[in-house]
Amino acid sequence: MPGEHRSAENEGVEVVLDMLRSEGNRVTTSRRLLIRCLIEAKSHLTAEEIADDLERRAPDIHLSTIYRNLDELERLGVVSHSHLGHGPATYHLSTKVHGHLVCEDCGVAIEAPDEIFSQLALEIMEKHDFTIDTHHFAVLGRCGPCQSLLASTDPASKETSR
Amino acid sequence: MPGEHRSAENEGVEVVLDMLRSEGNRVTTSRRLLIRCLIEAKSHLTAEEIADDLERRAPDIHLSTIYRNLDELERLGVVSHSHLGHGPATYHLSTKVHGHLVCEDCGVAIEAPDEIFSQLALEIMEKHDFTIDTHHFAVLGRCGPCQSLLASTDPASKETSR
DNA sequence: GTCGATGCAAACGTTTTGCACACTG
DNA sequence: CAGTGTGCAAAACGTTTGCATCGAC
Repeated sequence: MPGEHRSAENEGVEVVLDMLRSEGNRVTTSRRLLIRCLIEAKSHLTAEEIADDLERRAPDIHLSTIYRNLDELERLGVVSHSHLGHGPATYHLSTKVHGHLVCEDCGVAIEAPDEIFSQLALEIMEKHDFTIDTHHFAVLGRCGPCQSLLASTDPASKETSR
Repeated sequence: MPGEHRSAENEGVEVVLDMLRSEGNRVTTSRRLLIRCLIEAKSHLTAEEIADDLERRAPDIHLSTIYRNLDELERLGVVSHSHLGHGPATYHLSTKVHGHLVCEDCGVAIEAPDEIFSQLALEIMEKHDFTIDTHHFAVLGRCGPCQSLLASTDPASKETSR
């Protein structure tokens, strides 16, 4: 059961709220709940999922408010969003940033430590003068189970990804 | 000036049309023009851009037809689409498949040879049992010019990516 | 003549925006 | 009480779909 007062979550919420205050932004119920939701979230959440979550505590928080607040928090650097496939974007705290490996078949999202990309980053920097950002878009592909399923079902794989 | 008859383009068009025929699909003007457009394209095209291009030769080809034909050609493995950022998807011949490095600031798309990803692919396969597909989504980041611009404009960079 | 492909319009899912009102500071 | 944040409705955007008609085979 999520904590009540003075929990680590509440502390984190306050830190972010202070950032908002110091930029002249106002602290509102929806913002408080949104930040708390993101801190407590174990996984990446779409705006819709956040809305569903917040609705349980405050029924009238509108999706557009969530989008606006997410944008605001993203401007502050507190929140990041990623595109894990064709559907909606997902949002999470920047402190939880990492790369993603997303299966094109089953949709599972594997979190990949940043180190795994460092060699690639270096090489791309040298050869293409380009600084990669491995967080914003997922690296798509196929997870082990789906890969073997594919191999057994359709040996002369015709490539149907979408 | 693009070639006329018996050009390499036309030959390629016919090859694809044969694939369509052999699957029981029909050969139509829009398909012929679409394939030709993709073969002649130097860069990745969005559905809209393709529509604009085809419109010059046949004014009545509807966007939905283009989407349907692109889907069809994708099923056949002739066409692939990629997501190069937040906007619409881009389409291109599968024979022209390669990775993309897309600048989040200026939007420039650098084409990256597949080899550059092979080390990463191997590592991810070993550590995460995951087969990456470096084509479908772009690798986002910042190109050299935008990176230095960023560094000079905003030394204590606050991270504003979208 | 059959059936697949098309044009059109309308729906879709996600995100953004314009406005009047509500609330924070 | 000033002005930011909000709910709501509607638009925007890229894409998909239903349907009657058209055209390839």
